[in-house]
Amino acid sequence: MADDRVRRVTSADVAREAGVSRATVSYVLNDTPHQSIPAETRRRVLEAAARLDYAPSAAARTLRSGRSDVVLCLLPDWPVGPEVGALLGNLSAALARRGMTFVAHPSTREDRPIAEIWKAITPAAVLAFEDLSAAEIAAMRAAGVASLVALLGRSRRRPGELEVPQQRVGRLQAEHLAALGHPRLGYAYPDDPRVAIFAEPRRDGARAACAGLGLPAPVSRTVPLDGAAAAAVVRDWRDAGVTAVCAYNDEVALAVLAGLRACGLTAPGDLAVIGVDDIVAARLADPALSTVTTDQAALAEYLAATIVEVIHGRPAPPGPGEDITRVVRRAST
Amino acid sequence: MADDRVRRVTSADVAREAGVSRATVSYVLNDTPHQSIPAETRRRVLEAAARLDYAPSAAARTLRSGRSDVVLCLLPDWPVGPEVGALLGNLSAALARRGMTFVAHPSTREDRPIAEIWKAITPAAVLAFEDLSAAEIAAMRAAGVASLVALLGRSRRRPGELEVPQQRVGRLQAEHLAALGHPRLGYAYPDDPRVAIFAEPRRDGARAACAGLGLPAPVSRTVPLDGAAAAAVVRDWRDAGVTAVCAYNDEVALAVLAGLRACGLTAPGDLAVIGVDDIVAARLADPALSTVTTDQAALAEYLAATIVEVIHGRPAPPGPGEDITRVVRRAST
DNA sequence: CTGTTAGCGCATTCAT
DNA sequence: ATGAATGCGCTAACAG
Repeated sequence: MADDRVRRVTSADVAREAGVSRATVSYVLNDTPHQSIPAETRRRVLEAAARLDYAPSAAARTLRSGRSDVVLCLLPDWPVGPEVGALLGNLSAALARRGMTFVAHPSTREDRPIAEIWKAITPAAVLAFEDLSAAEIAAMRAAGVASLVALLGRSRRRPGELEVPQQRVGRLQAEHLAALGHPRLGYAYPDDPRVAIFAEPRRDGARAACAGLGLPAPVSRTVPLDGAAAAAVVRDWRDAGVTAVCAYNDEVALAVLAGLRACGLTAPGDLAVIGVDDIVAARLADPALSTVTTDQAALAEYLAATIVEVIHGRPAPPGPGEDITRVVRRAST
Repeated sequence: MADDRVRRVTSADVAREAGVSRATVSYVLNDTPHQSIPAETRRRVLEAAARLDYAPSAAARTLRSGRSDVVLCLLPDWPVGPEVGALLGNLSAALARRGMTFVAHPSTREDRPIAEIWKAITPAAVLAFEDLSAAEIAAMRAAGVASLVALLGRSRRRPGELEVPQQRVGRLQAEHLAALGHPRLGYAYPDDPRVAIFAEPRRDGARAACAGLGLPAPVSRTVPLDGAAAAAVVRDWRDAGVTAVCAYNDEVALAVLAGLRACGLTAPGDLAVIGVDDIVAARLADPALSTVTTDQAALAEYLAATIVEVIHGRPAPPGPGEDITRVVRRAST
């Protein structure tokens, strides 16, 4: 096996090149306090490092410190849309500002145990979008890896679990429709069982809002991402006296719009529809889709701050303000 | 700073628990060939490891072997849609099958040098979706990190660059429309400058197809993701005698459909439209959008195979078959 | 004040 | 089946 790889440049190489010891190299490169290095030596070391393209081995550094500056995010099995994409980007930026490196691992269908993944990375913390078993959490703790679960929005939040307002999304939808005078709402539940972890709190939020306003609970129906199938659900809702529906997300909402078209009906006159996420297609739909959007940058900032606290064994900061989520009204309601 | 973290379980702990040496532990746990360990000892070691929840330190292992089994993907700045999401998921699975761990880093707007990122991970290989500078490639080589660039689909592919058929996408669109008898095509170019790296080869492909069929070059126009703005472009195309357009992707195609609606026109009668990606909203659009789709699983398999070869310093395998990309015809053409 | 020596952290592997 | 060396960087203790 031809291994033509160049031998790594190590701190010893830099030391030799600069004519100093490895310790000195380390002190200079890390700006170690309480170690006064003359400017001249300093310069020689820095130049040597630059000349040799020196890159400290993260492995050695991690081994020594027992701690890497990497945050690993375990992505769920379900398809990540642009909203999650945006959240990840913002999270990456927010953590970079705090000196950490963010990476995400798309979960594999043929599920290897998540342990294999974090063991390969040795992150300072693991951020999951789905539940972690107690055994998994214990194993990570034992390895010095902090773990936290985000975006669940359970009512009863467990320790080390982040508060992210999923219920609020559903509540805003229902309140918006109720304020427009709709007395009886429907809920368009997603067909994909993998997203139940998001869908349930959202639907619960809509239900709670109705209860709070003295309206009957929303008529929940599963809506496939298919015009013909959605049409049947639309007829069902209309038979039940539903005049407006909250959809799990914009895609499901678009399916409802397609169903309406297939019935020869239109929104909002025959049935008002509101989605979640504000994807590009929502704006371009006919009619343009009302939706609920979340400020991903603010959410990312909160998650990043929490991660840093948890890594240091400190309590999580208070959740983000409720105002990061709001309704965007368009033609469909 | 309260550091209540539990000390890591190391191979020394397992050795003590099993009453053997660390070397023996290593041999047993790695199934090292040419080292006959009695079944009894073997069992003791495995049991001790299980009892203690032993997790070998990836950092130490990487340090020792000089090779990690992590592949780092540098995501581009532009928004990743569900197609890229699917690709990443498949890639993760394909690499897992080959014993590697895949992670992705969403690039931050406030770009820190990419060196900081791979240095923090020490991957075996870096997969980028955008160009890497010669200096960056050199630095990675020096650190023993293989690098490769994917999805560019430049005509002239540089060494270590993957072949992924972007031009083919544009070619299929144009050929589809030409086969339907459209003599003069338009090209709907995206508004977002960040996606130019994809958009250019696609448009080039459409242009090449037209040239090959003896048609005039497509009339290329930038189409904002906005109905009103798109309407102006639609009028422009019709004035130019264009009867069908290839769109950069489904979102741009949806914008064209919205533009048509705003003009009181419809597809395909007044203007045929075909997108790329087959997003959910394409199927649900009015009219349902024709599009070009790529078999992400096959593409991921090819990328994974290539990555493994490059890591071992071997030449890249031949590109994936052309048939991984195909037209899905719906009502818009 | 400047810079060095020595040993640690952990798993792997050669030679005994 | 084991002791000892190895890979690399960090840092306490120490010498010039």
